[in-house]
Amino acid sequence: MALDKEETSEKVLAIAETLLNEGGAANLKARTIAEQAGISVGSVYNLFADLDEVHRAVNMRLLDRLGAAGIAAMADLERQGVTDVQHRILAMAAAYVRFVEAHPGSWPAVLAFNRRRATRPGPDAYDALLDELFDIVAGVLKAGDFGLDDKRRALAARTLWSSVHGIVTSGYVANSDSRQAEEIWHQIELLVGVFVKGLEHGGAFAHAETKPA
Amino acid sequence: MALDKEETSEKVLAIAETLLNEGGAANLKARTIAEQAGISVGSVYNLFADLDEVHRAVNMRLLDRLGAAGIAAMADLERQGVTDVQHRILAMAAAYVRFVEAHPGSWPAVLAFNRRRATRPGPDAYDALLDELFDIVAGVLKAGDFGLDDKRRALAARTLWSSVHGIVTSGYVANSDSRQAEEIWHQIELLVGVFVKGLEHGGAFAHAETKPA
DNA sequence: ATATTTCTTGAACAATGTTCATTTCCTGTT
DNA sequence: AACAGGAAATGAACATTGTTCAAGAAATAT
Repeated sequence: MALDKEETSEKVLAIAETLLNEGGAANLKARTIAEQAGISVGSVYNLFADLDEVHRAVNMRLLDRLGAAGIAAMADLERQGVTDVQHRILAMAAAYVRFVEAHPGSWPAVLAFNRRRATRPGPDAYDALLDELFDIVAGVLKAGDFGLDDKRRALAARTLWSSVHGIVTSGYVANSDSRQAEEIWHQIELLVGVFVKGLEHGGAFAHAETKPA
Repeated sequence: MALDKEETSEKVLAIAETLLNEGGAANLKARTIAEQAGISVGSVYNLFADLDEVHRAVNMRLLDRLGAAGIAAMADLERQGVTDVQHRILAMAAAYVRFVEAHPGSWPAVLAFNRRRATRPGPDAYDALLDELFDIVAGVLKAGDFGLDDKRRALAARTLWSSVHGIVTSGYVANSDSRQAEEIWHQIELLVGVFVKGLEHGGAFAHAETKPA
């Protein structure tokens, strides 16, 4: 006999990831997976309930790797004795950007897929990973000596990282590769620089009383 | 007879928008449209090349309305004599948030669809609208007296608005409605406050490479 | 009134997700 | 070694979709 159930699943996921990376969600077809994995269509459905579950599993692998990359980047800085807040945030953002660039096809699919999930109940592994990233950012912010209590620091971390996320994903709707990469990085540098300076000067407390209806 | 070609197209788009809003891209089916519009399947393909074009047209309508809402919000402030930069940016963000909340199903579809388009060449109407929004933000920033040249001000506008976008879209992957809306708004207030304070104190020029104090 | 052009139709085709009765394969028992 | 029972794999079959196109209907021009 050849492969374990576990090994076959891994093979299927690797193939699925390639397919997603090459052509997005529309390129993930049961028959293509079966053919490339050397199994039958039915066997795919033996391993996974449906294609959605395959997609979900691929996304989780990607997200895990992203989390690992973020943590590794932090560990590197730790080892080098870098404590500057701006440097550390920028390093995390750089890790994020590198990761997205390394998965040009599947990253959009991750985002698109995760939006579909919005109807479902309760937090899941995706939220858990996001919280993990937020916690890392919050930890970095704690090192900088802004006058923030825990709650406000957590809010600042979520705000900052969601902003980075927005810059990266907005940037990637356009096409020209290297010029776009530069633009994204300029925006991130500007954001982080302004954000840190703003926190230093108490901008987090400056409210204008305008709320939406 | 009854309806003009133009009118029928409008009817189809209205139906398509409802379908997208209710069930996302997967809910946009040729036969459903045909049935609800009282025409045949083939006639849909007479009016539009394929379903992608229908989706694109719906998105354009939405984006146009979003642009109009943004401009209207600005005009309101103008009429009220509000010139404060923070107030004005927050008002634009509020208009954006309101718009997204009003289209819970189709807004994700707009974003997802626009990502698929990434392979295509050259800028299109979507980029044009985005530039329009960026220009409005840049205009608001010009009123504030930060020491920014045109180029850097444009960069700041893109950065700020992409960040708002990121906060809004990140916020909407989670589920609890009213608490989530509050969280989004807190993040936006924090971002805008910090951003403005940061610009006032020259944070736009503080680079990590040039080692701050 | 007739001819020509234009539009509309819905049946037909191809591609796809998914199911399930059948077959094949493995494992433990005699 | 032979066999029984269950687990896994199979791929044909079904349902649903996007898309096309030959035939007919309607409108328009001559």
